[in-house]
Amino acid sequence: MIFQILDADYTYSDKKPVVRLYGRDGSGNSVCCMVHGFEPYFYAKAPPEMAGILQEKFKEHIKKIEPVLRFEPIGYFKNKISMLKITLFDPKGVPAIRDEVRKIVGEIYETDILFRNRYMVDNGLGGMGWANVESEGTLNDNEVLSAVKIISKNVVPVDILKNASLRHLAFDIECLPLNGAMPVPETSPIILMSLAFAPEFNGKKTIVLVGKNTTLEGDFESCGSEEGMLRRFFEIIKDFDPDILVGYNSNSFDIPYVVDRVNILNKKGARIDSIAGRDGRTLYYRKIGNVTRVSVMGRIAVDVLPLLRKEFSLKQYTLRNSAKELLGTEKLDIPILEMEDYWKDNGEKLSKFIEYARRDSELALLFLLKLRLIDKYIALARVSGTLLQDILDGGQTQMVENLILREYMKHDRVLPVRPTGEVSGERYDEGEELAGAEVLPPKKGLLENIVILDYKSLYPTIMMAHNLCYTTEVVGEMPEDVIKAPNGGIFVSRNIVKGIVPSILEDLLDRRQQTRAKMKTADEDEKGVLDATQLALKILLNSFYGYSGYTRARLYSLTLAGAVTSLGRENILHTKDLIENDIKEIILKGGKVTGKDDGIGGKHIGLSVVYGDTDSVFVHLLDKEITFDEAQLVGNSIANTVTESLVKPMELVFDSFAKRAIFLAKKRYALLVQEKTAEGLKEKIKVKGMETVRRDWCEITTKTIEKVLELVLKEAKVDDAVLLVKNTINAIKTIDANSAMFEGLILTRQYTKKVESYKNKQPHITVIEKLQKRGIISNVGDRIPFVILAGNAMFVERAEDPEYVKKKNLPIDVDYYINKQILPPVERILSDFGVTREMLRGMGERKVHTETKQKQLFEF
DNA sequence: GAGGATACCTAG
DNA sequence: TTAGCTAGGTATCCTC
Repeated sequence: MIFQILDADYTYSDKKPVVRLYGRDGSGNSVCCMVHGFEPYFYAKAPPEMAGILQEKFKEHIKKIEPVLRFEPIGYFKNKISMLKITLFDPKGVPAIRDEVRKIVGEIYETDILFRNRYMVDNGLGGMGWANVESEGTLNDNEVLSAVKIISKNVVPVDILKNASLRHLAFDIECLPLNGAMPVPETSPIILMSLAFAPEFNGKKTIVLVGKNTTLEGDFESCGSEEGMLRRFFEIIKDFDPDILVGYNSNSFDIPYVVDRVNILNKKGARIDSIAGRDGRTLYYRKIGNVTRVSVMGRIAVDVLPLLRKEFSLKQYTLRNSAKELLGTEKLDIPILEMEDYWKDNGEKLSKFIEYARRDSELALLFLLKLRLIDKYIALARVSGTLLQDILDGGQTQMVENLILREYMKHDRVLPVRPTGEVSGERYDEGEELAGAEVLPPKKGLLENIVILDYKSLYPTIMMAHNLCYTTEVVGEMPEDVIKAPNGGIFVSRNIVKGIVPSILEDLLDRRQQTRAKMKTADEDEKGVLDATQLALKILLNSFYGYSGYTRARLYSLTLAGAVTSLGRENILHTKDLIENDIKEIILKGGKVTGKDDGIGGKHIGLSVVYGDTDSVFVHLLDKEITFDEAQLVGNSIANTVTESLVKPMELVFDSFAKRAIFLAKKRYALLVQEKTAEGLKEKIKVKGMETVRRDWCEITTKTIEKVLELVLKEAKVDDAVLLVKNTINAIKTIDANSAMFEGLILTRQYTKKVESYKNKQPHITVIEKLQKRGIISNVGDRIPFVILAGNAMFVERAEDPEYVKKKNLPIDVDYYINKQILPPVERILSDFGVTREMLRGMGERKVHTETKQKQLFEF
């Protein structure tokens, strides 16, 4: 039988551990496969003669000890050293004895790799990977909810591109707020539960459960009571058997709320069997710090909200705003204060309430399916071998470590344990800091004809080119053939030994190229999977550098991370030098790049690097008339020449051509990019770092700056831009809370940490405090909208919730918007054209005429 | 009024 | 016991 692995855990049979793999097969059955015979183990740095002592001391836990030879985790070593591979009876034995073993032997390894992960890594299996099982019988375990239950000793990975069709259940709860206060499980019951299915469940796309009896008729299920509704909810989970449980903010709110309510009701004598996991366990959550973590064994709990936060840059992530921005859908709404009214009703109001609830679960499902939110994560799981839930909950660390562990094993290297809080603290305090990338100072102002070149996957290719790895880092005596990085790091060359990380990167890079090649001939279905796969490969390629400089990584190496960045800095400076002082100019003749200047004409194009950030160079072509084709020729020519001077696989490529560009500062610029499309040459504006792409400026600012940039870059109409700004300022002067333009004044900022931890007052924090007094709670991570009110108080004190301002018709500080939101950003752009603040305010004429200024700018 | 500290968000 | 990395600009408040 072949199935795709969704999740894994372990249980016991005859006191022996049994790994359970949960998944779905090609014909749509949910599968649980019990694997017997795998045993937990870890390593200890100790000579063979220690084996007897340890065996004797921990005989209840240790099954056997084998003397083995292994490499230590970090450093280039000629020889392996003596270690002990300690095999235990029970996975729980590892945490039970590891601290004491460490005290005896000094160093232990791989003691904190979860048993299910250890099993998968050792057997070449991984999250969302396909597995082939030879069934040795079926299991009669009523606890396990999977449709097919089999027993096996031998599970092998199978390479299948497509994914099994998964079953999705989206849900959302509505709680009854008491007197308009935020609902808490202690007092506020759940009154409605809405569910949406893909594929359909018994012919239904949605079901709304109502936690009371009602005379109302319609498309919903009356459950008599909250208890009855919750029972029905868990019954549906069991019957529909979803692989993916989706919600909006569900892992932080809905699921914990349901768990808490079930506990409260059961304490009062209710009998709600809240089984949700395929292992037969009840729904539960854990609180780690201020983050709740939900796991539903055998299924994937997907909270759409954090995924949207990662994927899309929005000003607000309320369900209402996300649905509007990303799906173009309106959310239905009922004012919190009227909810009780709607709920008590048995007519039209209740009916509305039900439809409002229904929409919320539908939206959660729509986000997941329409935006294909988890495709990327599924691909990441497959490529890295990590369980899908771990990737959704965690970050890059697990994926990188998973890949490294698999390769370390093959090379007889052991992995350290994850550092404790203290160790990672020490790593910070050692004084040395990781220096990052080089940013070349931009030539400020307006420029024409700029070719943008960038390095493909710079950091990974640096690691490959220079054999930078934990396993090549020189820690002892100096070998003959080494690479010295500018940060002082020394690594053995690949002639001596090829690093494990560079090998992994090469493999990822190869697979990415192959995947992209396959996309060209694939059908639409396959294309989607392949595209997600190539994206996942790119993400993983770029994760290794960050991981190496992460103080909490098992394999933290400031030397390695610093070698990467120092070589990166050296490289971009070298690239600039090469272009300006070596290549100097490109000669075009007959639509081609001419190698040598033969003295008989041709178009000589001088080159000047005007900006660069980390892995890019912006080359100003010193000629007024440049076509796109010429720019491309020049760009490719420079890229080729530079690439030839580099160690493979480092590669500089032509990225784009900007007809005009305006540079304000490092990381702040706008380009008028020319692109070739099927319909011919297209122009579009690309903005980086400026107010139009920042979420902490109001819409009036972003819109104004967008228009100013458009006028300046596309048409060089500086006077029109000035006029536009003047008009905007005049319009702002008359705005009040009831104006149509009011929405344009709303600023948002993220509430990033607990209120107490702020050393300085912040406008959005004062709003949070004001809202709290009105019974509205904000959560860390929320983006808080606010406007600035008129008055004599300090700026931060005058921030206020826009809804409240509208309701109370409070006066707006129009001067703030003119002087702080419009004038400074506009001035930064237009000052270079001789525009002053006074002119923008309407007090004075610009001295330098547009054309004159243009001429000056474009003289060489 | 300059300059530092804090906070936020973005580039890469 | 959550969490890839650094560089850099801008606004505001605080200290001198």
